[in-house]
Amino acid sequence: QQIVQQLAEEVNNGGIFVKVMTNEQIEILRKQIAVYAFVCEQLVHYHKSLTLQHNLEVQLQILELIFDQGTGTPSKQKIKEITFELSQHGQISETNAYNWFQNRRARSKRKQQAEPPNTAEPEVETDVESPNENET
Amino acid sequence: QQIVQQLAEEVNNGGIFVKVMTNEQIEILRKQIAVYAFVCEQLVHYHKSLTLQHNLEVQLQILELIFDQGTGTPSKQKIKEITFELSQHGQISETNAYNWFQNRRARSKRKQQAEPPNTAEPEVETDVESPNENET
DNA sequence: AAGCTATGAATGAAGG
DNA sequence: CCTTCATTCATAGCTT
Repeated sequence: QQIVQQLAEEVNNGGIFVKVMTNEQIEILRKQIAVYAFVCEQLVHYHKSLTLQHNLEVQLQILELIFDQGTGTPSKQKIKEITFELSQHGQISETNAYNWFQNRRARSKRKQQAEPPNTAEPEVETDVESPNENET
Repeated sequence: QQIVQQLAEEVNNGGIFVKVMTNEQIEILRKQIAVYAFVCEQLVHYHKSLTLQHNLEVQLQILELIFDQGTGTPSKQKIKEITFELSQHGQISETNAYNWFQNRRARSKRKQQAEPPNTAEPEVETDVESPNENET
C-alpha cells in the first residue's frame, strides 16, 4: 500500500510520469490490494498450521519407533542424536525429547500395572472356567 | 426369534406336534415378541441409568468429602483405599480417582485465582518471555 | 440446532 | 525415575 501511495505522490509531484489514475481510482486499487494481502495472510497461516501438524505427526512416529525398539533410557548421547533427527522435521529441544521418553516410559509402565487387575489376588471365582486355548 | 423359527420348522417337518398355527400367525407372534423384547431392553436401560446416576452421586459425595478434609495430594496408597471405597458403589478405577483429584485441585486453584483479581498488585504490565532452552 | 459449560482424560514440563 | 502441576483436548449435558 505504501508503495502505491508513494507512486501516486510521485506522479502528483510532477515526476516524469503522467497521471493515469484519479485519486479515487487509486484508493479503490489500494483497498483491493489490502483484501488480497489479507487473503494471502490467511493462506499462509493455514499452510503453516497444516505443516506444523504434519511435522508433529512425523516426529511422534520417530519417537514411537525408537521407543518400541526397547532401547530403554536413551543416554545423553542418544538424546542428542534423536533430537537432531527430530529437528529435521521441526523445532524441538533435547529437553523436549528427554521429557518425552521419561513420560512415555512412566506412563506405559503405569498402564501395564493398571490393565491386568485379575492376576493379583484370587478373588471369589465362581465363574466359568477359563478356556485355555493358548498352546504354543 | 430363532427359537420360534426352529419350533415352527420342527412342526412343519412332521414332528409329534400338530400344526396349530399358520405361518402367518407365527410371524405375527414373532413380531409381537420382538416388540416385548425391545420394551424390556428399554426398561433395563432406564433402570441402569437410574442406578448409575445414584451411584455416581454417592461416589461424588465421598470424593468431595475427602477433598474437603484438606488432606491434599492423596498418595498412591490413599488412592488405592479411596478407590476401594468408591468401588463399593460402582465400577471405578484408581486412574479415575487419581484424575479426579488432579482435576479437582487444579480447577479449584484456578477458580481462586480468577475470583479475587483485586488483592495482589494494582497494575502489572510486565510480560516476560524467555523461550531459551539450552543443553549442557 | 448451535453454543456454552463442566468434567474426565492425555500430555509436556518441573522438582525432588 | 517418580510425583505433581498446568495446560489442553474431547465430549456429555444444559441453555438459549
